[in-house]
Amino acid sequence: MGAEQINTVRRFNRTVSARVGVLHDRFLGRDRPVGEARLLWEIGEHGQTVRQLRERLGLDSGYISRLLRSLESDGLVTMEPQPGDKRVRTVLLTDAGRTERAVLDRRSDELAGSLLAPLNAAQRARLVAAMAEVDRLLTAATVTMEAVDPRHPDAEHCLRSYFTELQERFEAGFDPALSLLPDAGELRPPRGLFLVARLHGEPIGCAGLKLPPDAPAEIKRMWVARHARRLGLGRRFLTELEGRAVGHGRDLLRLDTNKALAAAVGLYRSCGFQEVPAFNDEPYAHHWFEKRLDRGGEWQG
Amino acid sequence: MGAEQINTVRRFNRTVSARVGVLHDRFLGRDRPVGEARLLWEIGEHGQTVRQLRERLGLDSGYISRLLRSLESDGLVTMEPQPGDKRVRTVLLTDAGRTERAVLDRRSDELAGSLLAPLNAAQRARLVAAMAEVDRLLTAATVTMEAVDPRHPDAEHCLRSYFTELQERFEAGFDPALSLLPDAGELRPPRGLFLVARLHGEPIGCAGLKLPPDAPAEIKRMWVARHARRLGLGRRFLTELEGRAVGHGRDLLRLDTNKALAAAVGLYRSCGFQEVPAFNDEPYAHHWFEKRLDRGGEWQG
DNA sequence: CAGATTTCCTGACTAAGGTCAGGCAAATGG
DNA sequence: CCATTTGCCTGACCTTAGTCAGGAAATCTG
Repeated sequence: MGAEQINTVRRFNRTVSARVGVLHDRFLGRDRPVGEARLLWEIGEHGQTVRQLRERLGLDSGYISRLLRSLESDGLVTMEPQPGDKRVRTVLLTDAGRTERAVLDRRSDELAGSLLAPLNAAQRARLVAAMAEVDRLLTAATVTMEAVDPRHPDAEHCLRSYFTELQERFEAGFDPALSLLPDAGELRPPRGLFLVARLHGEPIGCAGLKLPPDAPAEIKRMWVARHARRLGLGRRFLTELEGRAVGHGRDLLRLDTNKALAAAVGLYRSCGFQEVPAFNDEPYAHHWFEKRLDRGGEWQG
Repeated sequence: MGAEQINTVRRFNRTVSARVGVLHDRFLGRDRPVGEARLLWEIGEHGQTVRQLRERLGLDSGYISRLLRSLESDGLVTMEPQPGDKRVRTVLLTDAGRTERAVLDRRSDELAGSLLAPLNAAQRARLVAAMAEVDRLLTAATVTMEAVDPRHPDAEHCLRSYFTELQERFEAGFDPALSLLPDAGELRPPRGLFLVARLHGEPIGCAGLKLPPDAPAEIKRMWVARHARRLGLGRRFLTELEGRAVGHGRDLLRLDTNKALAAAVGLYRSCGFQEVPAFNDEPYAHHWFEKRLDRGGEWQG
């Protein structure tokens, strides 16, 4: 990345820390410590376990306990042991807590309004559009990708969501029993691998790579959660898998897909995959693609 | 502004506080308190007075004094009384201070890099462009406009800069003695007014309005500092002055300008000013404009 | 069932951030 | 030239944020 880009980002960081960051905290925590306000916010409508809060906010267990005690003594939250494991405690908002949270909500609106207020309509529209773009791309930059075992809870969560979505989108529904499904062993080293993408710890996408000893590498079960689309994750999965296939000495990558998944078909084409005749009997596939991998080259998604 | 806009801004605030705000502070202040790091940064190459630092950072006088004492005892800054007013003290970086500041500088680069790193080239370019836009518009939203006496130091600073620029840009230079210059009395209530635009307290633009009892209202000496252009300030000045003219019961606004100021001419046209025959003998004017003001209407810049 | 582990809580402690009242020296205004 | 104001500094004090070590209860493991 160029020095000019770095400078723009620096100017942005500076302006935004001053205009948004500081105000954000001051606004939110006007009559209570910022820590408590953030906590109150994170508890949300449906309650959270102490553990979840600790992970979200990245705070010390003792510290968070103290904050909760303070909110509790102000009558904003109640705590109750979780049925099933009485060590774990669930935090719930009381009515007063909900009211207080609504105040934070309103302040957040006010802050947003105060940023737009001095601008005219045309400037506002441009600012909002640019903010949406920054938000989208910074979010994309926060997504992590990690190889996990296909039996990992996050992996299974993604696979369930994937099958559910296929069922909804395929004209004739989707019955796993009829499909050529790789078993978990095929997507686990040494016979393959399975990637999970996460945003703030939540699984939001997956992709498997089969590395059969006697056939070309093959991409299976690529999926991205609905709310995480348009972040370039599909392209990033492909880039990542291509790199890993090359790392395993492969020079050909292939995949099959269904015509209902138009966006995916477009993605494969734009990433350099060529349509080829069917190379398997997958009943749910309408298109088969392959891409020759350049072993010495570079991959820029 | 719509609820959709507010929501986009809120999402932006949230993402950006988490990704930029927090990191910004942690990065900068890795081995010294954040307050000291920010202060060290603000002192800059050329030194600052204590007062300037206090205003920039919005901190208590006692607190800032203490921070300075701490930096001084670490050998990073020296303080010396200002010649002319020995109550005022100027803070200067020592060599050690400059070195330390360079470290902060490098960290700031690293942070910027870390935001871009996970993205591919196309995404990076889009993110940087959107950040520049957000930066520009948030900066624009931070500019304040205030009516001041034309003898106010900030007003005089703007006028000096204005004349200097005319001298550079007019083909034949600019000699104030030949021009029809309003004296300060004409740009001060009740015979007129004078606006100064400021960014972080620094004057960055001005515009005067003459309100002669026997002639139409007239705009004089509108100027925007070079580094503050493209923020929509010219348009904002015009909107503000139109509103004030209407407030004084006027229904016609006029102005003259020089052909060398092409951007200004374009601005006047796009804001609804019509070119008219010369209404004065200003030797430096090539264009004369007027705009009829709608007394009951709305002005959206 | 004994021992280890997990989950949350408590007490003790520290650093950082920040406010407030007053004080001294220099400058300013009658 | 005296009273007031300005600019900065100091001491006393407070809250918030955060860490660390250990402890009680529930749960898991062999």
